[in-house]
Amino acid sequence: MWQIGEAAAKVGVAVSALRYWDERGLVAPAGRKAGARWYGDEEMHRLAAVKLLQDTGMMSLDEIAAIVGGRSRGDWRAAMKSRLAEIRAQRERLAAAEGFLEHFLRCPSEKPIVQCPRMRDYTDRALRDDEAG
Amino acid sequence: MWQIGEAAAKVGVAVSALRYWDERGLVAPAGRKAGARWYGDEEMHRLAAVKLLQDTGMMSLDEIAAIVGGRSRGDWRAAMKSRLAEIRAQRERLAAAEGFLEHFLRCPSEKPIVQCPRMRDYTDRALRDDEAG
DNA sequence: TTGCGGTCTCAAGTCGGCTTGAGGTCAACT
DNA sequence: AGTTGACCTCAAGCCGACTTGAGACCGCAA
Repeated sequence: MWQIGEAAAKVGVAVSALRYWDERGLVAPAGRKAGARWYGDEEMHRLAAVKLLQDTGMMSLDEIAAIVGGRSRGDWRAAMKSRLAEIRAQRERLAAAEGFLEHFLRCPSEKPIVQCPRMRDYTDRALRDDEAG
Repeated sequence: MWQIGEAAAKVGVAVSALRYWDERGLVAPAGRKAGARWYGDEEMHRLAAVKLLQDTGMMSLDEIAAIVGGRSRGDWRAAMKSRLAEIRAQRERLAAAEGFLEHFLRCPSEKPIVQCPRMRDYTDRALRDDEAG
């Protein structure tokens, strides 16, 4: 059993965040002793799951609560599938940004973004995509 | 030459965002006619570059301005390299979340996160990692 | 000449996810 | 007995990146 400070350190977040997650219904402590929260093994794993999903930067606490809390009301499965698709899309965006920055760092051109044809490839594509969508 | 509305549509953001980017020094219009902003070819590419980087969700407008605006004061190169490393790390985080959610959707267990060993792999790793760091 | 769509500025509001501060309890040391 | 240190609650504050609302201007068409 872990008290809030140790639990927060293990999960890699602030103590105040754990209290907030409790309040918002994501992960409640296994119990309390003299008012203080105590987290068990099961709770630690649920906390880690929250962190894993939250670190994507793409899910609200409510959505995460639906997964981690086990409350399956409504069309959470559909919502989750669309999140999965968005995560894949985001990976592609990150890959693009990575390529862009990598080339930017190496490009000898003085105004790379507007001059270098390699870099304009990225922005051309973005402008064409948005024209379509 | 494009007026703000068309430019915003092409780039895929709101008109108010383009005005905000102008105000914050990211991309200014090529010129004005009767007060209205007009964007040229070069500006469109710079706007697209802003969107590309901003969509990572990992860079502030100030950092993006340093890249897109061409003002290279200070150690922006070092900052950019660390951003690049963070983007790569984020891609791994997304891959983990993807695997987690994929299995969660298919797992027949009633409380997958705490019961399924395949899912506990993810959270175990997270708890161990944070112990180290 | 009246109306319409698109533009403008400026100040204030919004959102999620915490963080911070004030004021207090509790158990363990010295 | 007093002093840490870790915990508690509750309300308010913070942050970035916009968004919204009010009030006004511009050019063109019916």
